[in-house]
Amino acid sequence: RGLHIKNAVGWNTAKDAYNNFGSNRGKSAFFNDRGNANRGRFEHGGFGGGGGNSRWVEESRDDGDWSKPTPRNERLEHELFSGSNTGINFERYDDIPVEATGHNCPHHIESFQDLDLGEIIMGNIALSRYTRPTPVQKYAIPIIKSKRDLMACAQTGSGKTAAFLLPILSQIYTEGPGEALNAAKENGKYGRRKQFPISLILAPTRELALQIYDEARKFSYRSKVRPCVVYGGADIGQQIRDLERGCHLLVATPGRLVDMMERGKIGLDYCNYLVLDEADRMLDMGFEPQIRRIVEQDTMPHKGIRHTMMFSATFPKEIQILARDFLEDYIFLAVGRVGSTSENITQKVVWVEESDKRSFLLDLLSATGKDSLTLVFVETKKGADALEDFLYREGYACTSIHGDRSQRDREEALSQFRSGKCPILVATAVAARGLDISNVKHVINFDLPSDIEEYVHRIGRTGRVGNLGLATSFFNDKNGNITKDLLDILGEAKQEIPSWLESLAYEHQHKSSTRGRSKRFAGGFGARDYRQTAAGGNAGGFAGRGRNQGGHGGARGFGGGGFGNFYTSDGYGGNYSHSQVDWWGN
DNA sequence: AAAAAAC
Repeated sequence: RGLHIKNAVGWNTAKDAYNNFGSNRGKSAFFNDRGNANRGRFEHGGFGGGGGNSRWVEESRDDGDWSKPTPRNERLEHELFSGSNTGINFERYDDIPVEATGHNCPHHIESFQDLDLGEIIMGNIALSRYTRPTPVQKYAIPIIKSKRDLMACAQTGSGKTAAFLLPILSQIYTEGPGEALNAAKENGKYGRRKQFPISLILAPTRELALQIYDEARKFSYRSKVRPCVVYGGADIGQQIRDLERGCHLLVATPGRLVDMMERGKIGLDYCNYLVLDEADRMLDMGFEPQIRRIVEQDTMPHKGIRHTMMFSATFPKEIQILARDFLEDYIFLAVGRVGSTSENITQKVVWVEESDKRSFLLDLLSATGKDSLTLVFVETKKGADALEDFLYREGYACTSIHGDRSQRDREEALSQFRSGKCPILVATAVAARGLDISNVKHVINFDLPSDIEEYVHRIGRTGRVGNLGLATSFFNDKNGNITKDLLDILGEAKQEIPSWLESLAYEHQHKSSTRGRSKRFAGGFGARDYRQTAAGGNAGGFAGRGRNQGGHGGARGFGGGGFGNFYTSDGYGGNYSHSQVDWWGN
């Protein structure tokens, strides 16, 4: 075996790798084959995953330059890069307005070559078939490369995962593991070692964490960086064993990460890069304590020392204020959409009484082509089960996803929906954010959500890959609280507004002191830097900063057609779901 | 009141 190890240092032959990597991750295989999925990384080919093996892996990473690519592995390369994700072709979208605000904002790039991202990253960009950076990447990459903190307001599907993974990994490759590696080595020789990831990415749902992890595997190909993912509902023993093989970049949902920290499996002492994806959700009432537990009440480097990045399609002012606790002198980035005439999501709101919803839904579904995907959102888990059951009895191939289903069932449902085997997915909020499902033609809000951010994220599941999207919402007198915000959204997106909705909004405004918004979101969810408003700036201690001190890029496209009423007194920005853009080029 | 997120 020793001989095998020595030989293996020269990396496995394609044949070895093939033999040792039997199970690809298709469908819901990930849950079952968690270990195999990671063993697929060629470093681990041929090893069962005991402590001794992971020592070998660790030591092999130890020496040498982290900036130099490790040898190719064709089997793995094929697995990582041949997927349906065909890269981003952005050539038609130079006119998307982006605004960067904050002190001394680094200049944006126009091409991946404009910055020294290093050999490994450039290779993986090529393998991913990315030709040019998307707008959020043009701005975020140099900001992150120059170690500035960042709050970025950009639609999912705009290439934001790569916008943080590329520069973070690039820097890890350039700078090497530093102290993190020594800490891991001192920790004990016989397995069960605490891992000290250099970068941590937190996401609000398990499926989203998985999706980010998949991207991380691509961009860490041929490097010494080993990405891992941990989330609830799956076997913790397998996740621990996977961590013990080495973990330099960790993607996690908060609860399972806290568990791992308390079990002594993860130490954040050397975690220099922190990303909160869907940051406004991560900082809302349900998640905030766990985020503070992870970021503030443990061993993570303080803000200003570590580097913190937040991404979301919505950023309510209240959340921006809260976010200051984690950020140091950050840049705020607002990424807009192509000119106001090219909305590719048609938003419809129809009045449907509760008792008529099912038959109305059947009408909609019968008018839908068989090969297009329809995502039906409901408010409750019970409602999701009941509706799935109903549709099933009506003869529709449908499935459902919600938090009371087993993790295995959740991943299976998502996979059947993605593949078109079940072209109708009934879902709760768990599927509203971040999931990249191509070819969703129709989003139906069977039940409207109670806050507008949720609405924005939900309808953003359609209109991707240049397809036209349709979003239909059932509205009745239970939805009074969202009336005003919905009206604003429809207006900004130049959508048809039913006259009854308009008069309802007017009535509601005079009935309700908070205009239907919860206190927490009283400031608007806007796509703008709250520091730029007089009130926000003063309240937040950022008084006296002029607008757009970053100095560049800001004025471009703003106040013009591109952002519509981006700077209305409400602070509602041009970054709603209709800002969903044909990022792929046709 | 309900969703999500650890066991």
